Amino acid sequence: MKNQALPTLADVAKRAKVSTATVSRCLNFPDQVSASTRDRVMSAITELGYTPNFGARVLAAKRTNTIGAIIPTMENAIFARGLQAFQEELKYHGFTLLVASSSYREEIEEEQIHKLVSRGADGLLLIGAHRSDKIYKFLEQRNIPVVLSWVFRPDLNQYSVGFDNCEAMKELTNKIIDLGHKNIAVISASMHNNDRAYQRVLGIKSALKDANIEEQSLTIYETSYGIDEGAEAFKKVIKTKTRPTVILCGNDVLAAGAMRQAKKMGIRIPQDISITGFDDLQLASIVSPSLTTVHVPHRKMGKDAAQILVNLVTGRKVKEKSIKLETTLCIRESLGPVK
Amino acid sequence: MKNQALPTLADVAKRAKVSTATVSRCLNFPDQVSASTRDRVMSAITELGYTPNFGARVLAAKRTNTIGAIIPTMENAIFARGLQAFQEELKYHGFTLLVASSSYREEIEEEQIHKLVSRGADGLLLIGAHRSDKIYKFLEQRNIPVVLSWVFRPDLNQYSVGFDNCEAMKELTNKIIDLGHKNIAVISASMHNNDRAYQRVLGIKSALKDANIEEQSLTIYETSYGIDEGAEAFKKVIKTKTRPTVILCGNDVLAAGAMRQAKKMGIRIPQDISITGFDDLQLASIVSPSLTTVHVPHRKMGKDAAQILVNLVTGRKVKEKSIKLETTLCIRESLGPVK
DNA sequence: AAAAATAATGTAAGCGCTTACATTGTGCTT
DNA sequence: AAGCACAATGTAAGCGCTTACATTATTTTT
Repeated sequence: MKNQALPTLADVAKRAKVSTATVSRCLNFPDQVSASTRDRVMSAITELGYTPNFGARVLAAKRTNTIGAIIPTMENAIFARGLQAFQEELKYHGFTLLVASSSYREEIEEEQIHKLVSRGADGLLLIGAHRSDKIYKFLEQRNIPVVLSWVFRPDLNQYSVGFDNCEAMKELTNKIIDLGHKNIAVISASMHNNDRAYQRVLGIKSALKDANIEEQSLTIYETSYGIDEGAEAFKKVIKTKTRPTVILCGNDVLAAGAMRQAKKMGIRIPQDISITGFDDLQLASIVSPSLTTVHVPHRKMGKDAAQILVNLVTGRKVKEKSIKLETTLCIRESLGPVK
Repeated sequence: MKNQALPTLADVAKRAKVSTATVSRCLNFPDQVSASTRDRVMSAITELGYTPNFGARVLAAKRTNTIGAIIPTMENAIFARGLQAFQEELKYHGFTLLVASSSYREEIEEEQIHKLVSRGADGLLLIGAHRSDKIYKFLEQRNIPVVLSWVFRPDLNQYSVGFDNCEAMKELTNKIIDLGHKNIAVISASMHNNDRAYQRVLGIKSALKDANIEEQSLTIYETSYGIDEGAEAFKKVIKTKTRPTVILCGNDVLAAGAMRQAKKMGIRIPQDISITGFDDLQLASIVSPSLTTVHVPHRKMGKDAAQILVNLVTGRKVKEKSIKLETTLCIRESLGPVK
């Protein structure tokens, strides 16, 4: 029903008795206009309730000052904190953020990339590195800068700011091995098109190898993301013939689900079984026992990514292609020594 | 640096040896074009890596099929689930969602409203009812349908889908009074420009009044949103001369913070003090003791809001201006009888 | 087989804005 | 007071698309 004629630049111009060019300048370069006309134009704008038509502006000026971000999910807090920091930094530089989510689905992500590009995003923030060559080529052809986050991948020809998922998980696993655990289970997000999940599991395997623990003592259960999925996975994993003494979860949400299920089944943490997470979401310190996990520098990652992106889209040069951030182990109550 | 000439409709047309109109029709009304030309056009599109320029399209066609939503925060899960359902329903009807966040700040919300409108949002989803007349007038003048959610306000001349915050909290408070509590404290989000928080506190007061409990036995502590803020508030509230036997928190996040702090101080829940929340986020059933709270029908609210909005922007009529959803009490471990 | 109806395509105007360039106005200098 | 520099404003083209209308090709009807 939006068929009522909205005020346009021309309406404002007529009302203020100036040309459209002057109105446009008032909006974009106020100091090129004399104070008196500026006042006149400004009041015409408020009287008419005028808002510039973004589409028209982009079409004419060919710059949007918009950055797009596509995150796998908005359903939980994982990406929220980083995104918030990202947004704040963008805003500081005069950019607007457009957010979309992919539901962890590659084809939806591609669709969203196209959508954001067609909406004029000057640059894009993406999570992880796993995606088709086709889409990377598309973005390159369009000359749209991309920054990957949540991964540190100097091996790729892409800008990235993140941490080494493999190394981080390896560090945690080492700690676990130190505590005497040999019988280890993993609840991971689907690794198929999720390089972060894949790298994390890789880290576990690598630690086991270094400690000369056979891989067959490692049960891996893949599931999709969510509390309930974590709980469900726990049920399955706990039933394996040699019950694990520790369950490494690919992230805190899965861990929280596993913990809930353990409680429900009367299995004590960490006395009967240890559980660990990854990400250090707020919930990790709220659940009880508090969750041992890997702390990820969410805010720093978001902020750094924003800065790189701003530099890229404004044509400034960026020193490093890949920035590596450090993760830290958060040893809390949910992890204990093996009995 | 986005200065490379991108392929346009005209380029595609030339390559496929048809007119621009035909290309446009291929994209928008494929069945008006013969199969052979359609194939030719489509391959030209892929070869060129063409993506339509959204701005130009909007400018020419005057419809965006885009709905905007402004939520107070993305930092935690409160609005996430509802938003997800909202988005799914919109997508089903062929609409795209644009999300922005206001950080619970009225002036930022206004800014975001303007931004979304100028970007061509056909309709808007807003949270709560509290905002200036000016902005409501602006939207009305622009003929942009608005749906409010998280509130049920048949008293306003706005579409809304939500629940009665006052009533819901009153119900919970009644339950608490039944359990013998008289000494009640409240940790609420700032009520200043948050009608939901305000209504919830109102519900508490109303229940107390009905039970003939004097209002001065009610300590209210206002704080901003967050786990840490909840914890901090707990410290303060616990120190009042007559220690409350129950703390009603305005939402689950504040409650989670309060619980964390209680544990830290060795105060047992619910033996020493009861704590309740509101919203029934996932964390409510994960913390231990599990949190007594008010369940909010997040997904239904999101879906209903989307349907109304789609009807409104497509000019169909909508039966009811306000839809009232029911909340339910979730009595869990964190609430016990007064000793 | 010609006429009529219909399908497929083309032509060109115009959406609301920015901006290069042209014009006019103002205050200095001499 | 004429001449000049510079500030303020205006003129008009064009950004990439959609769509009303015009034209041409194809099918159906008689």
